[in-house]
Amino acid sequence: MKKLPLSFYRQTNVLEIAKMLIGKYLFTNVDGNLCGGMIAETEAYAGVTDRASHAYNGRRTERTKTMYLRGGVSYVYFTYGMHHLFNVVTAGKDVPHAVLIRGIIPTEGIEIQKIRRKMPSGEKQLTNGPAKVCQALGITLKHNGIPLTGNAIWISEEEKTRLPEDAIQLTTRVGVDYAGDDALLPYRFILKHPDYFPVRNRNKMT
DNA sequence: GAGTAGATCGGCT
DNA sequence: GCCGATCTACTCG
Repeated sequence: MKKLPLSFYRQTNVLEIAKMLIGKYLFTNVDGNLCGGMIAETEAYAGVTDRASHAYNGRRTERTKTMYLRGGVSYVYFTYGMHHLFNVVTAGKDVPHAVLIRGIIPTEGIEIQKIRRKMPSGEKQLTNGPAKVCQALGITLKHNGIPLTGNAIWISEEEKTRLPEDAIQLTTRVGVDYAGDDALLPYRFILKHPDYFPVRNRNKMT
């Protein structure tokens, strides 16, 4: 396993990065507990022109300023009064592209993840959603804006592994109905794997 | 299996 | 004052 370098995150095509992140391994070391898993689902958020993005139309607030940092840091935000969501910031400074990590297949620290999720035996439901991933891995606002090359959150890859093109399903993003036509963009990447169970897209657009 | 209400609060208009 | 890049539990069938 080899930690991804900053150059990986600083590429300019956020869709390519979202696709390449599938099959890589996300790890956290929180409270001395090493946890992680294979990334199985991502969504790309393409900056100021993407109506689904928090940074649409150049919106820059206390919350979204993290997205404008140089690629290679985390963007964690709090929503629905109870959930955290974790994103990978990509591209260069002042280019607010990001990839939402929507799901993983746990491989490390599984017992800790079950305890954090209060799910002693819920294999299929443990980390198949962005808020579930954060809860299982212990990711909170304390991790907002920190480098992904450090020792709290990082992403690694196995050397000499490349997924075949047909191992990834491409579809529309979840929960972005407010984005108009941009809700129809195929920016969601899902690993086809017997141990991963993506949630249904509740997109209400006709 | 499908559909929906309720939780709960920070960010934004 | 409204609502969200969500999740769970509960209903109905």
